[in-house]
Amino acid sequence: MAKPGSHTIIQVALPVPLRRTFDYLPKADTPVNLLQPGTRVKVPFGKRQIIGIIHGIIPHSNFGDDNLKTITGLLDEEAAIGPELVKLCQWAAQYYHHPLGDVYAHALPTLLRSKDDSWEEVSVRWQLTQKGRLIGLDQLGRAKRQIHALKILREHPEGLHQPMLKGFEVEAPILRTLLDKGLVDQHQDRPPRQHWRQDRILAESPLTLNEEQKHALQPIIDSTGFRPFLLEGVTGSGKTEVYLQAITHYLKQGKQALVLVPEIGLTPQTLHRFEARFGVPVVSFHSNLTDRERMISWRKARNGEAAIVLGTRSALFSPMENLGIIVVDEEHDLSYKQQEGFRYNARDLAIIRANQQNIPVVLGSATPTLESLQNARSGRYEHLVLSQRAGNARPPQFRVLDIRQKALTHGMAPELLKEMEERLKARQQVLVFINRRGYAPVLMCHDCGWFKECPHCDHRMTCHANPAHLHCHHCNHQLAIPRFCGNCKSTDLRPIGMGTERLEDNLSALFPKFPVIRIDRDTTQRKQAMSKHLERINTGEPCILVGTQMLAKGHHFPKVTLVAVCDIDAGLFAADFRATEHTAQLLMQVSGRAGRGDDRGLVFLQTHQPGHPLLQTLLSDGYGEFATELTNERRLMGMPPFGYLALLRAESADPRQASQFLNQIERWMQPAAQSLNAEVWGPAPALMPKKARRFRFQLMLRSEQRPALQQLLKQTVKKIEQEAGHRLKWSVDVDPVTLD
DNA sequence: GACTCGGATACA
DNA sequence: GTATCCGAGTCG
Repeated sequence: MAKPGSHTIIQVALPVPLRRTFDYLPKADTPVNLLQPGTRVKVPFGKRQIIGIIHGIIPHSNFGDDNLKTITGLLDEEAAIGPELVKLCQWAAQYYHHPLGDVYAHALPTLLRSKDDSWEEVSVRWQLTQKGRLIGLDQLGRAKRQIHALKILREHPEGLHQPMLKGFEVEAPILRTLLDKGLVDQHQDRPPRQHWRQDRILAESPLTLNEEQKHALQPIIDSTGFRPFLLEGVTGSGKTEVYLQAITHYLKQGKQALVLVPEIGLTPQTLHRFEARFGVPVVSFHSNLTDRERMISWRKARNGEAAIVLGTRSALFSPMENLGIIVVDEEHDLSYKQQEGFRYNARDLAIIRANQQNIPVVLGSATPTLESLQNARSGRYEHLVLSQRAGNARPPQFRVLDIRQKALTHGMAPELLKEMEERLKARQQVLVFINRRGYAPVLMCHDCGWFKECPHCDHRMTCHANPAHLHCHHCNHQLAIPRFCGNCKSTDLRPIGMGTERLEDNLSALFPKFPVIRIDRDTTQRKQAMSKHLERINTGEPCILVGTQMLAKGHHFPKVTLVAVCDIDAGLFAADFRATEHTAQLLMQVSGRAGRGDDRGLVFLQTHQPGHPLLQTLLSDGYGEFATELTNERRLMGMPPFGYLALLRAESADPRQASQFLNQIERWMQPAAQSLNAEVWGPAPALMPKKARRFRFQLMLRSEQRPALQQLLKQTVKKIEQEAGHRLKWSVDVDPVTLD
């Protein structure tokens, strides 16, 4: 084996918030061929020992070869992060201006980040030593079990694995004893990698595709090499069936598939649908897995035991031995963007990964983002459209309810209540959507207008009834319900406005004969709670579903024929420039819950803005036309997809610190920004200026050219790291999806 | 991010 | 004189 020469220096990326690598010397006995990028190493770092990733091998260190420490040890025989993922991580670290070591950490299951264990499966094989082969059995005296073990092993000169030995009733402690006596020794074997079997890919027959679906499928399975697709299909048009058949095609070539779904989209039903269709192993990454289970799934993906990996955002970093296709379902979903730390967008990185690995990638949605639509329009993505609902389902009918000056009962117009009653009596189900958890958004003093604000955030406390308390939805701070007004000491405190809890109560009172099922974060926290609710709903009994956007995503309620959206107005006027887009997407999704069965669905929208032009367009001409109009607005504003954004955020306990810091950065950036044809706006307080006791400010960077923005960010981040570094908490958000 | 170091302050 | 808190700097 080759020995490292004196010119071998290892660059190591460490999981610390520092955008640079650290140089180390290899141990003298380390075979050079094991020093591959992506390999885990344990290194001394200050007084600690931490696990890092080999970034590269160089002949000399700028730090001075004599100043280097020696690594403590190599942890992998084969790089834990393979070459494809190394490349992807490097790209992502650069693009998102995030420390490489931390990016690598996202590509590893927790166990491999913190433990020295090998990621490879090892099974221990016990074999007789020379001494064990020659020793007379009588020399073991009365140790019957040891004699037994020795006899067994003599019948198997090539050794036996631990589970086999157990079958022969040789237990681990006996082997230990024999080991201590030097009669046996153990070998670490790597079980042969079991690639999934190609002879039984399908466990059930595929559905018959309609013409549109066939047209969508064909280019996906015809593609050789990198090709991005936008599959735009209205709710119920059978996108999933297209994914399934496209995946089947690549599985038949012996390749694997990676499927990303939104956070709440990874329900047991989704997984079951895949498992029911395919006879080959599907592994999934969801939040309920233990570290050990995660590690096992990761390994199966990595060595090709799994044919399909199904998971949320972080599954994008799954190692796949032979990846053939990536699918990103509901590509518009915000959960693909990580909102703290390493702020990557898994949908965008899916495109990058597909490009690097030269494979097709399918982004699917009923309501694609303006970015993806623009990419489709410009020809960067191939646009595939499914415009018809499969089967005989018809699109829902919309009815805008002008609630200006109208007497409402519990926030609902009489027409709506009447319609609800009729549907329930006809043994149908009704879904009421309200995007506010809790009992009421505010508890207000009727005498003076006072209400309790969160002591840590710039936000009112939400009133909850069961259990009764005030709750800050931004920092999770909780307080008892106050008995008096904090201002005038009046005891007349009243809940104002409507939340899911209150609506549940009110509807139960109005429709005592029908059960009301509330679905929000508070009622689904406990494990299995969601599936219990779903089971109940799927019995088909007439009932009222009340819930937040959790209800809107992914679930199929065949008996729901009426959807009511209590208040769409808030979403039309939010400060975030993407709010209208998100509201429309949500609205389309909620309405998609109506009438997926045989009965045509009806969607009621209550609003004070019946004439809102975008709402009009959305309802009369559909999402596509709506998106076109919104895109034109964005073009005029130079906002995405026509301009590129980045946010530089800073927060501190002392409000001056963060704003001064950003002020300084802004002054420093201005000249560079001008020469790069980029703009810097701010600093301005964040949309929520105080959150969890910290004051938050942000700078917005904009440019019409991505490279200019990247260049500016690169210089800025370098400058900050050199000078202002750790005085406060700051972060870069490239392509932010929300401005808060 | 985890840790140490050094200076400033608090305390008996 | 010693304990302790905080900000700054370092990590190869």
